[in-house]
Amino acid sequence: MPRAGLSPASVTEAGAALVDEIGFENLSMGLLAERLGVKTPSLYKHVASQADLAHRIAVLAMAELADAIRDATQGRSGKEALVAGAHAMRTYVAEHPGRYAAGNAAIITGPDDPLVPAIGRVLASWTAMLHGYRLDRDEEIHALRMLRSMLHGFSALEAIGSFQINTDVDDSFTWMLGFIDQGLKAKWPDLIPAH
Amino acid sequence: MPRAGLSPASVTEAGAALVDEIGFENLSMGLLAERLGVKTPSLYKHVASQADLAHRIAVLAMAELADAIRDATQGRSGKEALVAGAHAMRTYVAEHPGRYAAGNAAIITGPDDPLVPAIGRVLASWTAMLHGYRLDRDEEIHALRMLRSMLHGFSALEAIGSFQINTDVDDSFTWMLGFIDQGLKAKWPDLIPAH
DNA sequence: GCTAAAAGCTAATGGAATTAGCCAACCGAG
DNA sequence: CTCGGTTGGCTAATTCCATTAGCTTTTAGC
Repeated sequence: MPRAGLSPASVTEAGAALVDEIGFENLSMGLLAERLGVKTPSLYKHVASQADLAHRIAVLAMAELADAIRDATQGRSGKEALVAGAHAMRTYVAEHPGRYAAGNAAIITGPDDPLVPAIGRVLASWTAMLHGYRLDRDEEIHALRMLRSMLHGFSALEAIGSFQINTDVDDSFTWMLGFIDQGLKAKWPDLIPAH
Repeated sequence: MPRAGLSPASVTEAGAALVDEIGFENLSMGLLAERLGVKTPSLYKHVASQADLAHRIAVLAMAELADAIRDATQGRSGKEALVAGAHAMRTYVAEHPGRYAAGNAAIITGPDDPLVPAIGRVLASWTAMLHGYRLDRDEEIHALRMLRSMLHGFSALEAIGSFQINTDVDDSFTWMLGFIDQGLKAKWPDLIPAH
């Protein structure tokens, strides 16, 4: 039999595409092997285990997400950057729910886990964006955590269909970003009225 | 052999306790059976399947969470209610991560799924709390979604250990709630300056 | 062309969910 | 108090994966 031309990277990519279709929790080696036109045990020549595969998908996802956010916020600042970055993230999660789920399920295995720099790049993009609001050091950390919580939470709830009411979800997202922008602007030291 | 005195409710409760210890994704029928001093197949006399068990745990979790939030916000209003409710939720998730994960993984099976009223009670508590801010109808829905996103996201990120930096996470939580309170107050119609 | 590593395959193992079918324990009616 | 049906527990069997072992073929470099 001719070879299939697989590699750790191509298996990971196929796995990522698969989980986006069937959901991360339904990932199975058999299904992926079938997709690749290969028998299940052959996958073990490229990834160590299903857990390893899931971890590789997670790294891929975080790296892609970091790129998407960086590209979106590139050359923008203030509310424009916030909206563009947030939109990029929401779109990414909507289009790649399985990968994103893999990213969240992943556990950092050690200090040299490639997941660390990938997540670091995501955080760096948000931090750079927040710099435009000129918060002080602690507030910037709080704001970063708030932003991450909100975006992750929104995407997660949206992904599992938790927003039922008939008010448009896009409107809510836009409203939320406006709310954040206004609140952060109000913290500009220069603008705090001395009373 | 004397009987173990199990029931759907007691099996569910034991399952909930188990997932809080070992994590929802590690739930197995064998482990639960062992905990209950019974052989695996016996569990099927009380729950239909592992999926059924997970769903029951989800319902339990949402009901408990609804109670916790209701109790915390009872008799309070404004920022006090917001802080108390949010704190109750964060505490609940921290103490019962497995149950909460079950609640999020659950899928609503139909219009008479008991999960529906349970989630409804959670939302009702938040909505009641938000009424204190006197938003208009659409804004209240946006604010509700924002609040849910933020609290869910914060709890989820905290649960998987995503907040690394050495700034205190409690401080961030408190800061975030203050941020929300201030922003919502700023939307009081009475206070909007006519320009 | 020759050889060693890499990549597939088949067959076997082991664990977990689930089902079938058996038997003992409980509960209520007489 | 005992009889009979129902309930709840058990063992054994099935199935579905993930994973491993060991064999074979392709392929890259010489």
